[in-house]
Amino acid sequence: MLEHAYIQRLQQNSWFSRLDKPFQEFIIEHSKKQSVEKNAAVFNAQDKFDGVYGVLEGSISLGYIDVNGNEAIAAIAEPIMWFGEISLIDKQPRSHDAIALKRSVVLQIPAEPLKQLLDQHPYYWYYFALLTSQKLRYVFLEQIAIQTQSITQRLAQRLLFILEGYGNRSSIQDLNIHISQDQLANMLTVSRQTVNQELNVFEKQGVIQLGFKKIEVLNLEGLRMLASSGFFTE
Amino acid sequence: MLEHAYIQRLQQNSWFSRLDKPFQEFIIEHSKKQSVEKNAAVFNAQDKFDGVYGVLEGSISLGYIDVNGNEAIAAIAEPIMWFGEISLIDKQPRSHDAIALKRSVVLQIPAEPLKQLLDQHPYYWYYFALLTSQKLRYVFLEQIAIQTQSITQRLAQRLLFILEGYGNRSSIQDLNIHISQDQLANMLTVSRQTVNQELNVFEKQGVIQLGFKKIEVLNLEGLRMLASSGFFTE
DNA sequence: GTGAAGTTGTCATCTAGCTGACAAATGGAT
DNA sequence: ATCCATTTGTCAGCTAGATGACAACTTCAC
Repeated sequence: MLEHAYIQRLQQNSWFSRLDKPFQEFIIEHSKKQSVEKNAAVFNAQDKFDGVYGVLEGSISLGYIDVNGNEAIAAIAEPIMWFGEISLIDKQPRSHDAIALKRSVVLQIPAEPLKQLLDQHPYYWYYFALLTSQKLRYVFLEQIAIQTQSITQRLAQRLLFILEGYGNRSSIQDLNIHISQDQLANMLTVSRQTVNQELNVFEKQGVIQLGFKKIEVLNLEGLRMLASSGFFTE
Repeated sequence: MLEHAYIQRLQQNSWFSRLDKPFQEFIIEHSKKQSVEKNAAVFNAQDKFDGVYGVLEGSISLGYIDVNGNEAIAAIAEPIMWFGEISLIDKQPRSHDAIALKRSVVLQIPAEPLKQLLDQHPYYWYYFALLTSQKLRYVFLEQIAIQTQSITQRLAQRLLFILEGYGNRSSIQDLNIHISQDQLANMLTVSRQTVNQELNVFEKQGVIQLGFKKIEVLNLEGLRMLASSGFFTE
């Protein structure tokens, strides 16, 4: 059973809050809180389905490390985002690794009770369709951005996405982003140096304030301008 | 009501064939065949949901043309692939344009009867979850490929994906790909010239045979080798 | 058959962004 | 308080791939 504080944060998650009461209660009752050490895996590619996960604390990289050690990050899940539902739906093994970038806490909705629930209430499949369609929308946006936007725009847009929790948070509460420039570079598929350069331009423009593994957004409107046009003017 | 030939081709589609009989019959009965001229839109970004579509003939680009005329193609749908289900699920307007790259025929499952059916049989939401999760899997693969593979590998892999209908066809029947190098370049986010160069290397290696808006795969195993390692050896 | 529009092959040129390298700053562990 | 891991800032040099340009070819409409 989950602490009250976490339950409250779940209520603010746009997916969770749309679930009907019984399903919400089911999750609160059956799910297990798990601590994950830095660099430990929640699951690995090819694992069989063991549940759907939500991030309560920390950040989980969804990606893949190939045989040559090349690391690819498809997304970074932060509170409160859900992942691991694809294998529930198509019954195939995990398509990627889920690895904690720092000490994290995840919520596991275990496979067996969830499957039983879905058997009893097939309507609940709708919610999983909703979850995947939300992700697909972001992916489409991202694909289009890669083809048409400058790095400046994509970086600004990505910072906004992170602030908004990729559509998972109803509003922006915290203007601090805790992430290394290296991770940011990975997400945008550009080099760390390039990200560093761009971030320093943003800082000179007074839009952000750089810290150690931290970016504080000072001027949200300015960031939105950079995202949409690639330029910043007072 | 649909011609027998089309019904037969639908049966070979991996998504359609997994539907239960009543749902299959519903689609055959209620869906409308539409011809789409080259460069005409099946729908545009921001349109409201009017149905889920399947491609029967031709090819439909799923992408976006921004204000500056920059064209971004997120995917190209060919027979038999389904698209437009995101707006059904999340009830939001279309996230992208769907534009015919050539004269095409699409099957529209109209919004109203479909919504009614889903109200009566909420279990059918499962099938839409399945559709979106299948797409998400491909997108993940693609994102990871962009970050870790060479252009050679990505091009070879893309040709394979097209042959396999992105997981929509049970088997590869036709080794001819009807697509311009320009479209291929768009999908891979590289320039037309670069694709042309790579394709000519493939041709010299005897893996493919180039034609006008056509690529014939001569050596499927060779293509698989190129996709996985980036090299080809007899 | 002719013309126009679109596609392919192939240059030569340019440049955004990558690589590698290293010093300085930071924070956590002991 | 010190040490070590990581992260950040900033070079200089390189190169993969973009761009632009154009001739040759294919297709299709008239």
